[in-house]
Amino acid sequence: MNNAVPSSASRKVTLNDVARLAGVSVATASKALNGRKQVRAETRARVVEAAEQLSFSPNELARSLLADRTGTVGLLTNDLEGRFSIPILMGAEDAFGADSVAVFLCDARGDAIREKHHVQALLSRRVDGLIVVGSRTDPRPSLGRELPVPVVYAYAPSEDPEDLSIVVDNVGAGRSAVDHLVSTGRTRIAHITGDPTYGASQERAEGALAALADHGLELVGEVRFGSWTESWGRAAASMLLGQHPGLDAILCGSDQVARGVMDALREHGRTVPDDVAVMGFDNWEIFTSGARPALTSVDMNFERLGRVAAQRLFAAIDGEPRSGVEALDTRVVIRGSTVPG
Amino acid sequence: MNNAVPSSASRKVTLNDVARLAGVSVATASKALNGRKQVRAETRARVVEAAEQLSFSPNELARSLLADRTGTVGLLTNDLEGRFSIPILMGAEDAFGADSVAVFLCDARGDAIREKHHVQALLSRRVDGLIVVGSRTDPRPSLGRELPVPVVYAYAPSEDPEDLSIVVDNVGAGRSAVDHLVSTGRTRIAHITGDPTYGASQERAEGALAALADHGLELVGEVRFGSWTESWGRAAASMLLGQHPGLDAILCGSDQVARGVMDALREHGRTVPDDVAVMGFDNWEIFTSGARPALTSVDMNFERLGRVAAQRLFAAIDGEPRSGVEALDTRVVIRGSTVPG
DNA sequence: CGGTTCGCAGAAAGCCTTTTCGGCACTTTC
DNA sequence: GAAAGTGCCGAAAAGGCTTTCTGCGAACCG
Repeated sequence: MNNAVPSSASRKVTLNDVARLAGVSVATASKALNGRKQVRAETRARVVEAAEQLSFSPNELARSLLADRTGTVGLLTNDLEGRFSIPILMGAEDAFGADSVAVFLCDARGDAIREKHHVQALLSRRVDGLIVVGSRTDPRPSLGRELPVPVVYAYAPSEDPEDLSIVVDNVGAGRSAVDHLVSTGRTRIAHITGDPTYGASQERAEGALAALADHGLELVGEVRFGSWTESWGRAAASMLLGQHPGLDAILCGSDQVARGVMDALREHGRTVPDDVAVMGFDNWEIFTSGARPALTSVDMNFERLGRVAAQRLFAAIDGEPRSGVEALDTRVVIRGSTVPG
Repeated sequence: MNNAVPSSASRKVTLNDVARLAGVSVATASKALNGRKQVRAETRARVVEAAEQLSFSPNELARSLLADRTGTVGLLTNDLEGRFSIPILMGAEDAFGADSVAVFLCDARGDAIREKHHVQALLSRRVDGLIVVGSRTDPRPSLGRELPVPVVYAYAPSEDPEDLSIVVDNVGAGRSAVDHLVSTGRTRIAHITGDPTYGASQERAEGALAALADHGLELVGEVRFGSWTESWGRAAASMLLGQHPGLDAILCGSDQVARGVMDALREHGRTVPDDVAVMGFDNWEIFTSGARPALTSVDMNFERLGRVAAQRLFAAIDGEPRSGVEALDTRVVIRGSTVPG
């Protein structure tokens, strides 16, 4: 039913064909093409030429079967549409270098059953390792210690400290945000953030409060939790301005919230940044660049997170496993919403 | 260097192990597990039990080697960070159903060399087919007719009409946008869109103009091309309001542009939608829902596009190839920016 | 010049699974 | 009771590649 249409071209040229054309055995052909040492230069040249002529490309399946290494890894995500998976995935793809490693992508959509299923499927395809990307920073259940391949958790750490997890340092992010605001002369800082059930909002707030304390300052009002939306930003900012008209900076839990906050400020006749400085988290370019003025934000370095995860996975595959949680630092990207000009 | 650390568990249990435990030959074990007909029920049960006990999972590599079908496809994208690839990818993942098919993801980043490279790598891993996702709607070079597996182009069509391409009907999208505006009573409609070098902006404008003509209307002013940014939307809208204060609707080339337009309208004291209706294209939720009021937009149905591409690829793999360009229709998602309430 | 080493090529085994085919022990049929 | 048919199981080949091991001629040594 399948071979009805032989697609088009040269269906499968094998090492056998190459060997025959070069007038050697498959063993010799294999050695020649793989740079093994026991082949005369002249013979090797003949084989290489034959291979090129037939545009031979070795069957990785057969090779993997033998080598017990497939050069594939599984990338298991839970939020394909999200802000996090994609840059992480790019970083990972980048680090793997495409030459040697191919990436299986699976989206479990937050469903544990589906996740198990995918893991099974990946294992039966004999991936060399797994990267698991969560959709929230909160710890997630481990895939277990009994897996036959190494696993690295990215963004969302595993609950099992024996696993290796690479995460963003959200506390540090909160600190550095406040440090930046203080360094630009702000002293009456408020904090409007998102969904309180997210670890990210709690940790960022925690870091912000700690940094304020270090500077001998206090937060203006309480931390305002809500949702990760512009409309929450607008609403919260309006309330805040009513209660604390003297504030000179609003730190926002995300760029979206910050956009809403800036809208509200404008409507209240406050100017940014002269009157009130605003900054966000995530450095999501489509939000930061569209803002007026452009929005200062803390970049979470997701691509680097992906790259590091990939590197750690490589290391583990090569027999250098680690465990524990590795937190990557963030960086403040300064734009017009906190410094004039 | 590798087996230094045997990771953790039961490295590789093969069919042989199962057969031995069940006291049968591998041939029988295979038949038993695959539901082949020539096995006594009692024997089959014994094998199944043995397999479970060892938590055996067949080596897909070996299986593929034999079957000449791997159950894998390559997804070659050129804009991983973008708005298009991800939903398409989700749709494809969805259609493939995860049970039977695994997806190799590659990002060529717009580089033809890298793309060739990835194709080679995928072919050597013996994928059953390829989906190529472009980053713009403009036609792109074909991968060629000589590939040993079927290829489906998604979003960006192939230049070769013999290839099969699945694209969005941007002309139709433009038409249906105008139809919607007219149906809500608008007659003085302007159009602010993005980068003129994009096929998408040209086609949407073309469709909009055609629909206006059908309704016996004319565009207010010229089509305003610019960039796909909020700031362009703001700037263009300000100019437009100065020149044509009587307009009652602005069709925007993207949701981002629409956001800028709405900002400008507010600053000019115009209300949306009572005074001026605004709508965008793409239905990018983070923009449409944050707008005040929520933004009416034309949804490009990217997920469906991905699903259809996957289905067509399946069909082609099963020997039912098609060719030509298949344009999928779009749908208007109505929100507060065009209808009050 | 006999014996040892060395360089290079090929035969064959192995990786894991599926499938074809032969064979064995029965049961059925006249 | 012999011939034909049935039901189940296993041996073996196949799929494409790598690797080990054997073998053979040439070069080297004394």
